[in-house]
Amino acid sequence: MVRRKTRQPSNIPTMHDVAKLAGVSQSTVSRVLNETTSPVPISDDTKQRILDAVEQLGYQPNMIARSLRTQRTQMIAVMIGDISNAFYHPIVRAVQDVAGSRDYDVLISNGDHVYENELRFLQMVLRRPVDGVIMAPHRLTSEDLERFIKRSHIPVVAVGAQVEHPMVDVIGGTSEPATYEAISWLIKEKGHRRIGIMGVAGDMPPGPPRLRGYERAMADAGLTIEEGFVQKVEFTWEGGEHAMAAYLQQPNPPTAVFASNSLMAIGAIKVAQKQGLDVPGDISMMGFDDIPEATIVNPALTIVARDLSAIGRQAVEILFERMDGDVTGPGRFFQSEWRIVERNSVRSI
Amino acid sequence: MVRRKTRQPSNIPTMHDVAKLAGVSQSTVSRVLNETTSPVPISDDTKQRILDAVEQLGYQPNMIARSLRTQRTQMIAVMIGDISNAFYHPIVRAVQDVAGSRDYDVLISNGDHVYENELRFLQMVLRRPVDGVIMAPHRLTSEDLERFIKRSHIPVVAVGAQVEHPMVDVIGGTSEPATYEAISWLIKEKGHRRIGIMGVAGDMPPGPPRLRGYERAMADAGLTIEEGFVQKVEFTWEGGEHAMAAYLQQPNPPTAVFASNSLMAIGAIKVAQKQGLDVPGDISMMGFDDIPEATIVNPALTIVARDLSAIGRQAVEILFERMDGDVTGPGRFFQSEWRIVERNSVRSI
DNA sequence: CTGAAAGCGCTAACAG
DNA sequence: CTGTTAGCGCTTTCAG
Repeated sequence: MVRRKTRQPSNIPTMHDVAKLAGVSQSTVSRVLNETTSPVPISDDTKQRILDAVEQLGYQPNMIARSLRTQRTQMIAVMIGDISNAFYHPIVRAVQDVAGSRDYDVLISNGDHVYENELRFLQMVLRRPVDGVIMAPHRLTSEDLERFIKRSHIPVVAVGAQVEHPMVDVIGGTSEPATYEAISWLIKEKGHRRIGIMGVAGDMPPGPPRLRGYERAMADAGLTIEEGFVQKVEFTWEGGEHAMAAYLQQPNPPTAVFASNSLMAIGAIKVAQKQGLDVPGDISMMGFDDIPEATIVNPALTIVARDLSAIGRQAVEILFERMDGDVTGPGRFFQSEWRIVERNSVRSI
Repeated sequence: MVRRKTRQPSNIPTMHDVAKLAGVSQSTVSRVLNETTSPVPISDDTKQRILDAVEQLGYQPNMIARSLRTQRTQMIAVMIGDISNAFYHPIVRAVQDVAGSRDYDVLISNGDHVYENELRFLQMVLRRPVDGVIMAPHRLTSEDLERFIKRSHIPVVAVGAQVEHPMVDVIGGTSEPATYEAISWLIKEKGHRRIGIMGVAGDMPPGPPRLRGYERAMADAGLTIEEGFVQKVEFTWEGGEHAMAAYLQQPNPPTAVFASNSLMAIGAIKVAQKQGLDVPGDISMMGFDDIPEATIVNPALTIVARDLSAIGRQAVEILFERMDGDVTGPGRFFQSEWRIVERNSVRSI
């Protein structure tokens, strides 16, 4: 005697329910529902019966079962660096839009510049595979990434971060040249000669390249980088506060400071103002990336701006190229455009 | 277009690989790895061999397969209203933290106040079940939610939104009383008598209750709501700009305006200042919710503040109560605390 | 044109 | 204490 295992009376219809209602086999239902991939012709009659049954039951394919079978998930994962950094918001939107138009779901995760979070993200993607990954790693080591890519074989696009891995496509690279241009602009157009930079503590991206751009610009202009000009702090509002506090304790602070991101620049401005200084009267501030806060703050922040939506769109498109198999081979590098947007936080000397 | 489907010789180890290496059966591996749920004792020897094999292969359980079998996913989905609204950032962090501590993964999605996005989210969760859902719906209709809950049977917590469904736990309800208190404060403590409110276009949450709180406070103080005092606009920076522009076109604008969220308040302040007005000298502004921008703007925004992290933590905890089966029955309602934080955007009359 | 059947990787009875 | 087995819901051969 054969004992049948009875399924819970869940009211979520399965393909089998559809098949029964339409009076066909379950595999025929599958064929109809995946018409695009199925090279088999099916009679209009059965097709219609099946579609009716789908409609009637409100059937939705179970993606988990499908994924197990196909080893593909129709899902991409995005890890942003810090949800509070508006830099990532247009990127997230663009990714959701483009992915959605291709019927891919998007799993967003927030790294928050915390190593454990970033690691947890990798682990999640390892245990719960997706078809592609876009990420802005800030704390992960090369070994972490190496191990991840070796294990997962999932296409990865890194944005706004210096990831050096032979298989990872990278969007970024603006840091060095854009910082160079910004510093040079402060020197040549605005007449500053004593310029500071607040960068990132440690060797975390995108600290080093922005620092290099600064150093190169200063050197090319024959200016010396005094002790204390380079402040390495966190990539956040608070980091900017600390850096500015440090500048203001110096006997002779710089006349202009370039912040590696605009949140830092705003934190810095607030501290300077709290100490009774005028920005840009007493000290000029310049930021990196155009976020809404840059025009909320007073004075409005002069910045290096990138087209964030474009970066987001490009990230998904690049990713899809690999997911579709249109591109194979070593990681590519895409440099985004930038321009200086002058507002009111920098004065001429 | 032919979709290529070459399944790589994936080197991702399966449980079977572990079993082979350890010289045991696959189910024994499963037992060891799920020790907590397994009531069966296992010899220390085999256990060690298995753990060694796991280590050696770097084995990670495949959650997709596990989910298919167990009908549980170890994942919760969060749909926030608008990724650019800092209101949601602490909530997201809290959710990620609490969920992470219980080894649940979190899928964040961004509704962006767009109906299609919100619908897409529901659809995603239907096709790709999760164990629980936290959401801040802004455009979904009651029928959308009804249909979703009926189909999915997934516990849902709604935050900061007026969802009326017998099975949905709701955190919120601050809108009416907090707005009442804020308006009353403007009247009694600050002496304003001609007060406007910028709320939400249509009947979208949390427009109506905030409007009701306003109306009740005005009525209780015996003040009349003049035509044009109530501006219904989008829940965004731009909405605030439009509302303020509308006020300033009036022959006799209000002396104080309460904005239904702080982003709107900031947009409004910027427009007023652009038109040469002084805030709060010419017009006082008050916002709802403490977001970083509220202290970036000048004057710093006087607001009604809630503890956003606490709301986030509470949301997950409530959700887990249902996921764990500790709570069943009709949807509960949780009212969060609030307080007025006075800064510089409101003056006494 | 359609059905039967073999799994995807895992868990959970059921049998030793 | 451990192995065998039956699926979870779906796609994809392989046979008609």
